[in-house]
Amino acid sequence: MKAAKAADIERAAELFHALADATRLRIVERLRDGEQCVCDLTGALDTGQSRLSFHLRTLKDAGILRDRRQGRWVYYALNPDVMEEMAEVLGSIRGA
Amino acid sequence: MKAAKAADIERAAELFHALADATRLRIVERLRDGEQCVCDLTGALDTGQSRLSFHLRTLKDAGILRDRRQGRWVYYALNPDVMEEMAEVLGSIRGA
DNA sequence: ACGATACATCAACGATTCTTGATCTGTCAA
DNA sequence: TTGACAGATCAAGAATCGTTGATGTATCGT
Repeated sequence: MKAAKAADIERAAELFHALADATRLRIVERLRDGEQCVCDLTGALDTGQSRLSFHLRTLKDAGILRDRRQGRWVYYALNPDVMEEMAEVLGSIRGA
Repeated sequence: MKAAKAADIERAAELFHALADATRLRIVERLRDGEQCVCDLTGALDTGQSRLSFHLRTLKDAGILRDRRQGRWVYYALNPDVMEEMAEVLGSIRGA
């Protein structure tokens, strides 16, 4: 188990911060089953459009989500790469 | 993979929040190798006493650390239970 | 008892984050 | 074109968080 570099720590903090909010966790939970457009999420999460957009951006900026425009709709999905990254981060936090 | 209950989500957000800070992650990293007293951490992390105490409390309040007073010193260590909890949380976030 | 040491807590302030409502952009249908 | 819809972005205020320095509390050595 190697020591974490400063950049790793900053990155881990960024990831954790993005997940440190109940609304964002609900978004992630909903996306486990696959891509959804913002309109679906708005209905499912019962939240204002602006608020939802803010949290989606927070997750996207952290690399947790990716988005894809299709016609009038934008679809969000979990980024598989970051899931692996999370697992690594968790491993490095876990005690020996 | 069952759906997360509201309480689970709040708890996960609490855990992630506690880890969403570089100073706190450095503390956790140092404690991977076992218990340390605050004085050791102060030296190792090169941070003010008050600041360190604040972050230790944040981690402890989230259940990530436990503390133990011994004479003049207070020792902090990772809470093994919460490590398992983190792994579960991660599993529930991870896509199918 | 007294001073020193280890740490917690408090109060005040700045910084960051979140929410809300308004406005802007892009896409489609008529 | 025009209007409607999906969504992003912006601006302002509220709330939360982190930092700093000062003070409080417990324990120890003398």
